[in-house]
Amino acid sequence: MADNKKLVEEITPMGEDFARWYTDIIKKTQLCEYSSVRGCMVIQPYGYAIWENIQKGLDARFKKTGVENVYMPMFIPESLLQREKDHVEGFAPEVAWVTHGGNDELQERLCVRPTSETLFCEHYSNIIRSYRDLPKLYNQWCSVVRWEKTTRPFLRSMEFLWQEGHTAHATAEDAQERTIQMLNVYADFCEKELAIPVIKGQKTEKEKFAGANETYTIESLMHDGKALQSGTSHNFGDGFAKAFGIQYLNDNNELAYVHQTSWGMSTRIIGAIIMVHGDDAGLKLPPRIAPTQAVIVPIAQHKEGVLDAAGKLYERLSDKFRVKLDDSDKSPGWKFSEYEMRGVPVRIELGPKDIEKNQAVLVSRFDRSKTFVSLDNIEEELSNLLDKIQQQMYDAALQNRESKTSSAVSYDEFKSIIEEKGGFVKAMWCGDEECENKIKEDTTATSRCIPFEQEELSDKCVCCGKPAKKMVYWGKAY
RNA sequence: CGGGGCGUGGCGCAGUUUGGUAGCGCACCUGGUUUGGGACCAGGGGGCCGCAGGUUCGAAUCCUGUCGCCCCGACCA
Repeated sequence: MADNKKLVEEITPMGEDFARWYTDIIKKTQLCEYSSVRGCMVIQPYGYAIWENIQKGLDARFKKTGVENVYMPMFIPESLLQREKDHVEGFAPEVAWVTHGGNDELQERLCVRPTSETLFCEHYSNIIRSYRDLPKLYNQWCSVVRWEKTTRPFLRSMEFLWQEGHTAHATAEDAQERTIQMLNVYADFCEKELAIPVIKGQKTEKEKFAGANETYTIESLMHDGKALQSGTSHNFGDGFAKAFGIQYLNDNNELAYVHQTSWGMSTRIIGAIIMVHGDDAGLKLPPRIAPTQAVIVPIAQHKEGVLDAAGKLYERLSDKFRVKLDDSDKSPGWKFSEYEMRGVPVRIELGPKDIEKNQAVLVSRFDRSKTFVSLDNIEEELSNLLDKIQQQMYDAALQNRESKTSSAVSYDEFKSIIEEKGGFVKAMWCGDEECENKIKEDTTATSRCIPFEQEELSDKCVCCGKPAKKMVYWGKAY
């Protein structure tokens, strides 16, 4: 049975109400739960297992480029946060303050880190003396707190998990190289592991990070046509170094400021996985990060030999794959729907008929296609199927993005596409922030990025008609 | 922070208009029959009706206040 019948009644169909579909899936698959603190979520085992796999994949990639992990305090003294002007202004409205220790009021308020630039800077100013100390390539896995006005699970919570990399370099060139290198790491990770195609580019002045010289981003497109900033990499130049006095002696015995970068990816990316790949039956997890890659469902498990055979198959496969055997007394139909909803890439059905024929049935979550495979080479068949699903998911996501990407030359055309079709709209821009503001006011769409891959759609700004400088991706965003 | 909606067993809801023994579906537990797309029968456990005041013989229901959550906007990973 491979029709599109809705099997799980509790999930609101995407087409009916996308926001509700999103929260239904999260609740039904137990990725996270609301907590008693507004805007803070309990990440449940299934959700956390996805995060752990994301961590593993990213961490390995970071380390391959020479990055080391550290841990910084979660509190930042107010005076330290104040050091870099743009940075404070950007974050001040959304920081949480600690004012008391026990019953005593603190002499200086402590902010709960919304991000740790200032802490890394202070530390770097203490440990960097010579060009021989450079570069410093640090990363930390932690949570940060931002007092958000409105929140949504994974997409925007008041406390969220992430990694933040902070590097210090001798030269501007080294810093720029690192900034782009890490952007590429993110892009590679998203595309290869998460099967999410991304647009790489630079943020406009208006959209860049507080305190950065340049912000680079990878942007992905959700199923409902809204964009999601999926990872960012910033080049700070020597701005923070000057504010924090991070100086070193170069090989000419001259005092110089370091050049810094920072880059981050958060649990928000789990929201992207849900909204890029999911369908009305539930989650679809890319095999490379799925906590369970294949679930074995025994059929007629009360019958002689079935559970034995299923147990043996489990033992065999668990050497090579993340596999689960569900021998609970739920009906097979229930299990089929359940694991489909949870996005497990492959279901392995094993019943009396199969055992008789020395075979098993592999069913793909991607398209519900079934293949009967011999138990003799099931490892190979499963491995091939997982690879195939990974590729199919990427292709489908790319195709969806392409079909929701338009170009606009006139402003009327631009507005009607944003309003009626949504998605990414490529259009020329004069470089003036006024036009970004006007577009946002007229359409609620924002500039997503100035893509590295430029096209010359026309020579005039789509908004004001003045000479265009860059092609920009525009869209409504999360 | 504006606009809207909602708080009743774990979840989803009915009951509130017109005050009078707290109900339904799912989930959960026990036993049995089932098992290739969310099985069936029987029995069972579980609720300060968000919180605080008030009106009343009597409040889930009426009044006042308060807190929280969700959705839509402005701000943000």
